[in-house]
Amino acid sequence: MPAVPDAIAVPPSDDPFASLNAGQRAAVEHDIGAASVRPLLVVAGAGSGKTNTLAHRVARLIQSGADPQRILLLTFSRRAAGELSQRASGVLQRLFGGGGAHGQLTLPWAGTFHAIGARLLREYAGSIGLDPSFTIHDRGDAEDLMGLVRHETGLSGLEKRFPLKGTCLSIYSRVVNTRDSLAAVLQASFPWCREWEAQLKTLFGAYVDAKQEQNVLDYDDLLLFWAEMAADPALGPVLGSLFDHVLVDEYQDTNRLQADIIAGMKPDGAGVMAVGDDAQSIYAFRGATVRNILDFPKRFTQPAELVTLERNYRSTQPILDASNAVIAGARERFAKNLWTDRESGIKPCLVLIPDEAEQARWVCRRILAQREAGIALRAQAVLFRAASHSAALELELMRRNIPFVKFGGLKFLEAAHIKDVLAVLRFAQNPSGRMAGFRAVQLIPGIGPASATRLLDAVGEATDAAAAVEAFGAPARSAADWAAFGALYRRLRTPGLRWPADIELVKQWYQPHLERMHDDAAVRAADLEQLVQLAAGHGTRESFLAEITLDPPEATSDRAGPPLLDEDYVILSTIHSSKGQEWSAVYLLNVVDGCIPSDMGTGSQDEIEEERRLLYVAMTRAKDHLELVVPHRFFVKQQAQLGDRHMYAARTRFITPAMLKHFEESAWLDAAQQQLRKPVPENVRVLVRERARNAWK
DNA sequence: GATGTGCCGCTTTTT
DNA sequence: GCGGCACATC
Repeated sequence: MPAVPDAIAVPPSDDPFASLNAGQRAAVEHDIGAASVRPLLVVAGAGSGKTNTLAHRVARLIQSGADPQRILLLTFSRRAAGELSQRASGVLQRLFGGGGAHGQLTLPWAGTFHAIGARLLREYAGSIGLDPSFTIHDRGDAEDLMGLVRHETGLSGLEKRFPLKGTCLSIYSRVVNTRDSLAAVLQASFPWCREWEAQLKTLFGAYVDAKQEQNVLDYDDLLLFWAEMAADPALGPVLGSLFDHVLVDEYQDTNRLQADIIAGMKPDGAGVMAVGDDAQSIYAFRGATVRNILDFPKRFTQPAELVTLERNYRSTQPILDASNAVIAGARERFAKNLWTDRESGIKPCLVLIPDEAEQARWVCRRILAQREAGIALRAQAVLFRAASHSAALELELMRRNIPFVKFGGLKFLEAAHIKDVLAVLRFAQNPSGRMAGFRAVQLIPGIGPASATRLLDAVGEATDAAAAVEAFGAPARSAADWAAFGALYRRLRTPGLRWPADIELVKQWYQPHLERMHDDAAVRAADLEQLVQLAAGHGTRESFLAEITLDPPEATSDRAGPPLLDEDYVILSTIHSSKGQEWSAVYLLNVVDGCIPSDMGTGSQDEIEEERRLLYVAMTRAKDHLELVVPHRFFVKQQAQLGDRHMYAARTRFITPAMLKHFEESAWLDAAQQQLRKPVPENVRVLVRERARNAWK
């Protein structure tokens, strides 16, 4: 490990690096002061201070003279990028004192692969024949366009059913992200679509043409075009020379395309640092591959250094023991065993519960009890495999007035009214974007698919889109509404209008349509108000539209909006969205076969392995208290006595009988429920029903 | 050509 | 149990 150069020595008491352990220090000091920085892989176990290490690394680089503008920091989410910048900033402030030039660090190139890709593509659009005013399709838009092309190619009306648009897009996306051949992807992941290989090829060709004509990019294009630029003999070195350091967080969840981007920009790996944990790879469904992190050491023209962080600062030893046991069953991985000095007598709990309703009550009770014991609601989280698994719990929390915020599975952008307003804005931003235009103009009564198509053709021919809209011969009964839309569109297309005034105009225009189309207009109008709030945070319409699709708002509190901010609330989250986070108390719902592993994900050994890692990720979020709830989903009240054996069978396969020693087992039935469950004579029930019915006669 | 009604299929995780 | 799609009607 290289020593710290004397020239930059700091008083030991203020040394922010003093608190690092040996492994962290090795990562932070790696090749500091060397002429060339060799590639570095940091395998950072759960809770091993990964974010902290990365933040210190950034600070150390800057301290030793690196230019923040030339540091590329790729993270998994926008939130992670923000947190890292902030923490690095804190370290720098301790080094140099507040108020100095380092007062607030800004890393202009910190963000997700997709967001950075979008930025680079806009800047280098000219070099690759791309119009820089491109708009970005979210998953929904992309599916709709795929559906349209699928229809136009004549694949929708076949005698034998062709894969649905969503499936087509998934296949396409997978081909792009894994860089495998269509045949290989079909074979491995969509075997039931193999017979359509030729037609799919045609379809995808037409889909790519359509995107090009309309000047739109989908998520995959942001990476694909970037990778193509990076691989270009002329352009690749240009991109690479923009950055002295390339730091990639959550490397285990990158896909082949992303790895190629890095290797394309930095073929020798100089200045490249990847951080991740193969045991926490949970995004294979999106094309991510554990191979990236496993193969990183030999990916570049020079070998990479390897640092492993095994000391866990988060969880108590019993929680780690149980988690280690779960992950020990995994096949290929970097050997590591997490340890901590956080002793505790409390083992994780395995709670056997009759059914999901009881599960909700139990979790509520435990949350309240822990709060009584001094653990704030915000320090407690409930995790689950699929967003829908929390439905019963959400009802119970609402019933008891326990505030909560839910992460993952968000449908804010999927709500019709949000899509409508965004479509109008996108159509103004990019008149060639047919999906947006198609949706926007059909909001006007009397305008259907045929008129919309006619208009879009006219706009496509015209040089002045607004003029084409104004001059369009709309059906007579739509004339008045069309004129209003034309005026709006003209204003939106007029350069110089200040953002976010645009969105306010659209909202006002949309209001009467909203009331006409929806009974619950008031609730939806509140959502739009939230959208306006979000818009205010962006400098331009272009950046707003790009970022709302790349970084959609990630939490919902049942339409309640941001006012809850300084209140205390419980976190509800999918396991996927819980990545990188930690809480004092964690409750994991539905720890049963069929949920973990999801019965959708038991097709292949690889899929099952990913589900195992998912359970591992969930368990390692807990600092002090961990409770796995095992509802007996097939509970039949007459057979309560047989319950135990059934519960045993329903528990997730990842916790084998041999592992039970790591858990405290308990079965629970609410006393009040026990009362209710006592058999009630049939005649009483009939009587009650009769009375209820008679009340309305 | 636009709009309303009924049926069928599906149903994880996310940039 | 929900939404998307196709068909039939106005």
